[in-house]
Amino acid sequence: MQRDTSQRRAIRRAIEDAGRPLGALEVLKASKGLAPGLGIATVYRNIKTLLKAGDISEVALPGEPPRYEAAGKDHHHHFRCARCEKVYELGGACLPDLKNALPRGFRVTSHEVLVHGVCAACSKK
Amino acid sequence: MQRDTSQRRAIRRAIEDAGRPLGALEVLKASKGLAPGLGIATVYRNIKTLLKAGDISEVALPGEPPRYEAAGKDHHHHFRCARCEKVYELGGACLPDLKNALPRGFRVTSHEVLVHGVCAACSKK
DNA sequence: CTGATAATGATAATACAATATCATATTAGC
DNA sequence: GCTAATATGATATTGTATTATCATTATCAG
Repeated sequence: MQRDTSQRRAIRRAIEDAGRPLGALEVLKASKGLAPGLGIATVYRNIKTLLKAGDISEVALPGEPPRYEAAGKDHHHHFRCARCEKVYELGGACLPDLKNALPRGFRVTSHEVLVHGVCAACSKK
Repeated sequence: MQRDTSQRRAIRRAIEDAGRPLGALEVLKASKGLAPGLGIATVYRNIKTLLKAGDISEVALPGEPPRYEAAGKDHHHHFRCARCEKVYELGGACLPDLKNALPRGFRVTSHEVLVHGVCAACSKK
């Protein structure tokens, strides 16, 4: 049976409160407050557990390890800051006429958009 | 000085003629016709060379190694078939009003779209 | 044609994220 | 509180893509 450990609580909490997708190391760092001494193996283990439980979902990124965000959000896309390398959540604005761009016979199941740029915090510096 | 070898010609040719982005192993396979005995190390070396020369460009994909396509194409996006795992090039159709979706202070430099689905060839089977 | 040297192929080495191992600690049903 | 079983932390191991090594081959300027 699944146990309720302080580490697991801290990890779930960190991801849910982040407001943006976190990588494994970011999760580790963000969870250290609530769970001092937390190890990276536990982070990976619990990410897997939380994924299976449907509590969080994976954000796959080109060329780098996946990040994780709270599950159940509305359809949205992501923004990656080239400076700090943080990934932010973008609301709304989606693709218009995908069908027109598709070759005949191709079926679409999903899509993802990644916007590159510099975030507000990094722009100031 | 840069030499003109049959291997390099074969590799450039394979990428330019593919019509879709190829991964390193796909490049190897596609180049074997023109350059029998070609080794994977040479493929990687020449991909690097061709990238620096601006002859090809990299297509980064979430969770898998990059593919490479001929450089200088118009802005476009990509489609990945879940069955055969090939990546295809999509023309036209782009994002509408990105600005509205952006938080204040964020600057955009580029974006990429990846469409997931099943290609025509795999749909038939 | 020939020599200097860039390029190649086979394979060892590297880099890195993620997983497995294992001794110890923690949880929760009784 | 006690005990069986899950969870943890430290670290070794794995898996995979890419790069380095090095002896040999091929290119091309003169």
